[in-house]
Amino acid sequence: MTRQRELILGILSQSDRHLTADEIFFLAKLKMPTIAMATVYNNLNAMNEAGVIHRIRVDGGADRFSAVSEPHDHLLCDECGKLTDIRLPKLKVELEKQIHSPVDSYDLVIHTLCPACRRKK
Amino acid sequence: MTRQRELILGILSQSDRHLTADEIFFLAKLKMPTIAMATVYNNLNAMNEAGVIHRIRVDGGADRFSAVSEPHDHLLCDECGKLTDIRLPKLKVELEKQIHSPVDSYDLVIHTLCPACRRKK
DNA sequence: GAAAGAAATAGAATAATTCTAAAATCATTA
DNA sequence: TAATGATTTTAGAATTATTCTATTTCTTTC
Repeated sequence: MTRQRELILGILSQSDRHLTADEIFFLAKLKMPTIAMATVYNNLNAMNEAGVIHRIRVDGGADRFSAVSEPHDHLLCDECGKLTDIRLPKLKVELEKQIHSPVDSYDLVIHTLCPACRRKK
Repeated sequence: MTRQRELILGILSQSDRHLTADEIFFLAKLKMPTIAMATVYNNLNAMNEAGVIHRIRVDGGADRFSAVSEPHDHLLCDECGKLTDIRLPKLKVELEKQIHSPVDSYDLVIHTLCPACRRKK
C-alpha cells in the first residue's frame, strides 16, 4: 500500500460517482502533482484484480471505477447518464436457478430513467 | 440499406459467435475488398442505434456485435473467454419488481465456466 | 548506508474507435 | 437522360483510452 495507492483509493471512497481513470488522475494531481497516469492505471488494475475496487464498462465512454467492494448492480439513466449503485442480493441465486449452474459473478447495468429525469417527462 | 450494410448484417446473422469490428472487417473484405473500416463502424453504429444489432462490451477487449435482435443475456466463460447467448425471459419483470420502476432495457453478463471448461477442472 | 526488490514516473507505443474531406453512389426531379 | 442534392463510402489522419518500457525513486533489509 503505497502513498499513491492510498490516495487513489481515498478518492474513490470519497466519491459518490463512478470515476473514469482520467478524472481520478486529475483529482490525484491536485494532491500529488507528480503522479503519473500509468500509476493510476497500475493501481486501478491491481486493486480491481484484488477485488478492492470495481471496474465497470458503459457504452460510449471510458471505463469507470468505484470503491464499493460488495457486489452490486447498476442503474444507468439513459437521459442524463447518471450511474447509481443498487443492491439486488437475491439476484445471484435467482440466476443460478435459471441457468442451472453456479454463477461466479455477473455484471448488470439496468437502463432506466432516474427519478429526476422521470419527473421532467 | 446499402450493399455494404447488407453484407455486414449478413456476416453477423450467419455467425454464431459475437464478432469484433475487426473480425467483421476481415470477413467483409473477403467479399468486398474495397470496403473500409470506417464503413464497418458507421454501419455497426447505425444498426446498433436502430436496434437491428446489439453491441456488447466485455472486460479487456474490443466491443462485440451480434445480429440477434431479441433481447437476451450473456454467459461469459472466464476460462476460455467464450461468450454465449442465453434467454432469461422472466428476468426483466423480476428486475422491475425489485427496483420498483420500469426497466427500459438491461445488459447482463454472467461469469461462469462453460460446460467444456467445467469438465476439465 | 549499500544492495535488492518493488513501485512510480515520463513518455512512447498500441488498440479501438471516430473524424474529416474527397470521391462515389443513389434517388429525384427537370 | 442530365443535373441536383443527399447520403454513403473510402482512405487515412486524429483521437481516446490504455498499456508498455526503460529509467528513476522509494522501501526494506542486511
